[in-house]
Formats: sequence, structure tokens, C-alpha cells
Amino acid sequence: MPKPGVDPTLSLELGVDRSSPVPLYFQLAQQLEAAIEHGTLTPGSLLGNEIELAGRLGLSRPTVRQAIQSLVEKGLLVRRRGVGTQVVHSRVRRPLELSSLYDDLEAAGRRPATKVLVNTVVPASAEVASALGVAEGGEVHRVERLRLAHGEPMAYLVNHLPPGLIDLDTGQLEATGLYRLMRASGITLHSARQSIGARAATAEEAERLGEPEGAPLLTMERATFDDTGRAVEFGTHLYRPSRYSFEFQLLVRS
Amino acid sequence: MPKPGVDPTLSLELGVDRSSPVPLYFQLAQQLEAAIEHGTLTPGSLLGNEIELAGRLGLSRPTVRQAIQSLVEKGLLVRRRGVGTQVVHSRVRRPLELSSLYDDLEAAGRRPATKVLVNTVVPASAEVASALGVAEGGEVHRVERLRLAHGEPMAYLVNHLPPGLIDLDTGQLEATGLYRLMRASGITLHSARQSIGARAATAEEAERLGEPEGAPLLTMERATFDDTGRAVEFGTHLYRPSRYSFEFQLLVRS
DNA sequence: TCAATGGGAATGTCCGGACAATCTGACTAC
DNA sequence: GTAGTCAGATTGTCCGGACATTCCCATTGA
Repeated sequence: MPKPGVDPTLSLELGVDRSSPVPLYFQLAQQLEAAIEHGTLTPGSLLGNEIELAGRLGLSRPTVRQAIQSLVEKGLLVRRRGVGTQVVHSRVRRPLELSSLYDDLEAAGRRPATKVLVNTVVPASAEVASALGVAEGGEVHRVERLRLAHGEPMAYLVNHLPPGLIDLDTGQLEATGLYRLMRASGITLHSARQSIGARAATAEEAERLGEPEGAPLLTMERATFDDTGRAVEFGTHLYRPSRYSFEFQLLVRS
Repeated sequence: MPKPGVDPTLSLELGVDRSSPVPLYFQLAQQLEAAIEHGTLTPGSLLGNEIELAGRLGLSRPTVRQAIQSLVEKGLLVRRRGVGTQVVHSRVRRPLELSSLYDDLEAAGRRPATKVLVNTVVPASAEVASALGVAEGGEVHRVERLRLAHGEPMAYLVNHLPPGLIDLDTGQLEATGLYRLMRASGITLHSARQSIGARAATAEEAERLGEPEGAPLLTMERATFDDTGRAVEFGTHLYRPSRYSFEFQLLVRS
């Protein structure tokens, strides 16, 4: 007896370009993701089984599985043994990636402005030295920035970087984000350790951010590492909670 | 000419049990992870190439690749084409999973205590109805809890759940976390949308948490979904920033 | 009416092989 | 000496197949 629901991938224009340098599994994953995004593949609908799908596309089953697997890891699909592969109902946003505040804002359509307050070399404090893995008192870059949105201050960012890693040009810092500069310098960002908390603003901080003294502020500390394990950045950030909050999606690792 | 560095996996007692129901790739991944954790595989060291490793273990290359891949996704290993697979230097902690505050505290060795203040059924407010996808005014469970550590209040947790999903026993809620109860009820948690911010405490909140009025509080809102996309929980939490902050590790998706 | 059984269907695991893409380092030519 | 070139090593991609495991559901039996 045929299944009641028709395989929704049948109506899709799926097909891969074998002459393309883009891997086949990636091409398929992109097409499926686009179909989900576009609503062609409706939430809850079952994808046809892998073997049949592979045959229809002229691909092998491992290749199709690899494509599906990548979407499962993105949280777009759910697989169940004995049942099939289903499109997840809930709308999935980005699962909290390591991006700069600048990129976040730009993606949200807001045009962030940056004012570099300090861009210099200083001796490392004990805290900075420990975070960056350099000797206390050794030279490190220090950057202080004020991030503005709609002309109003939104965040006060203090970052320390180990010496000799990157040229910190004030103009570039104002035009783009720190992470983008680091990536452009050939640094492969790998992981970051973050801590988010809250505290009352000091008089100095309050003035910089345009808040009353003692106002609640959102704080974030972050140490970023490249793929060799080197600490490449240590940041201490202050956000105005009325202007900014951390929004993200978590996926349960099964 | 032989390579200068000896393959560090040679000195490992690697071996799989083919009679075990645990998948072979998973057994291998666990052994490699244990070796990294234990320091037998030192950071920066290169694992021998996949093909040789597969041959030595009597496994196929895809199986070995699958094991390595899972550790790459955990951030423990880094692969580079033409070079090899390397142990990451930086110590990786959990990459921010979806766990309850209760589990977090327990893992940290602190024995959390929970006081259930309210456990009842209420009509859904507009906000709760929207988050849970139920009709406004429809019945939902409401749970208010106070989380204590060392006898001092640490967080005030308000959660709403759709009706008929789970039996909320006050005794159980005080003995364990909400997520653990949900999982035990057969609910497959899939994803959550979170928002972390800060604000000043109201008089009522301040009293409950033992803070002065207007003190900065860390706030977290979270909607949790199961793998069918149903909202299964909506929580609004308040934390004392002197007692709690969000700590986690991010991995860069390449 | 309800519980136990069993078959079909789908994903999960594993194999062995082949070729491509990329990086490193040594060699060569200038 | 320096830059370009080439070969070896290693991971990335892809194939086709085999069997195991799990879930759903219809059938069967009490």
C-alpha cells in the first residue's frame, strides 16, 4: 500500500552539478535548506527515504546522508530510525556562533558606528596576562571602543591582543569589526570562552554610556583562541541592557 | 625517511570490542577523548594518519573518520588537509548545551536546593500564550521556584508549561531539575531560544532574592521546543549577578 | 477490548576502494 | 641566495554494497 503522504522532495527541482568544485553533498544540503527556508518543504513533512532519494539524484546513499546530516546538525531536520527524516517545525535561527557585535548588528540591518577611544600598547595587567598567556607587564595591544547605534551609545568595548599578531589600524577598526580584521589577517578562529553577567555602572562607565550611575549593565568577558590554541584576544565588554541583549538558539546535542 | 615525531597513538591502548552494542566509531572516539583528557595525547601532537590507524585497529577508514569527526565537532581535534589531525591546545569545556540550572550546579559540585513557591494552573497571559503556542487565557502550568546555594537565594525561576504534557509534582521539582523531569517523561528536547539581559530589581523581586531594590539583576528568557517543534516550556529567570553568571564555550563553525 | 506478535520500512553502522584537493618540504633553476 | 617547481603525505569526497537496529502498524490471540 502506498504511503498516504507524497514525498515532498518529488516536487523539488533537485539536481547537482558534477562539474562544480562545490562538493555534491554540499550542493544538495544547500538546495534542501533553501527549500525549507522558502517554505517548499513544510515543517513536519517527511523527506522520502534516503535510498530512493539517492537513486533519483544519481548520487550514492553516503553522499545523501552527508547532506542530510549537515542539516540535522544545523537543527533543520530530525531523523528517526524506522520512521524517516522530518523537517523541524520550529524556526531555527543561528545557533550562537562566534561573531563580532559588529557583524551581529549589521546582520540585523542596523548600521553600527564605532568610535575608537584608545588604540595603543600597554603593559599587561595580571588578568590580561593570564588570559592571553603572556608575561605580566609584557606589551599587549589595548583597544577601547564605543559602539553606537542610531547615534546613541550601546556598548563600551575593551579588548587586549597579544603583540605582533595583527596591525591595528584605527581607521579599519572604525570601519569594521575586530573579528573580521583578525580573520582577514589569516588567523583561524577556533573557540572562545565567554562569561555573561551583570553589575552596576561606575560613575565613569555611566558617563561613557549615557546612563545614570549605578544603572544595571550587562557584562561580557571573552577569551578567543585560534586553532593552535593560542589566545588571540581578550575582551571585557559593557552593554546597556535597554539597547542590547544576547539572543541565541541552542541545539540539544543528542 | 621516517617522520621526526612518533605517532602518539602508538603508545595508546586502543582497541574496540566488536561484541559490544556500542558503535565502533563511538568506542574509538571515547578512547581518544579519554586520552586527550588524561593528557596521554598532548596538545599539538599529530595523530597518525587515518589509513594507518584504521589498519592498526582492524577498522575501516570511514569508521575511523567518523570517530575523529565527532571529536572535531567537539572542538578537541583539528584536521588539516595535507597535514594531519592535531590535538587542540586550549582546554575545551562544554560548548554550551541545553541543560538546567540544576544540572549546571550539580556538575559544579554545589548542592542546589530548590524551594517551590507556586505550582498551579493559571490562564495564559498574552506573552505566555504566544511563546507556548496556546490560546490566550487557556490553561497552562505555572511554576515559581527559588534556587538556593549555600542557603542563600541565587535565582528566581518562573516557568510556564502547556497543559497535559507532564505531571508536575512539587516534591520532584524540589529534588531535581525541570529538564530532567521532562526528559524522564519521554519528551525529546531539541532546541531553545534564549535571551539574556539585565535590569534593575523591583521591590518584590529584591525582597525575594535578598537584594536591595534597584539592584542589577541578570535576566534570562527561554522557550524550549521538542523535536516536533512544539513549545514545551517558557521560562523567565532572574539571577543575582553576584552569585551567578553564564559561562560557556563557543566553537567556530568552519 | 486489549495485549502480544510479527513484518515492512526506514535509518544506523560498517566495509573496501578510488580519485581529488591541499599542504609541506625538498629540490632545482635562476 | 631566492624564488619557483615538484613529489610525497594526508585529508576530503564519493561510490556501491551489506547487515543491524529501531519504529510503526496491522494482524493475531487471549
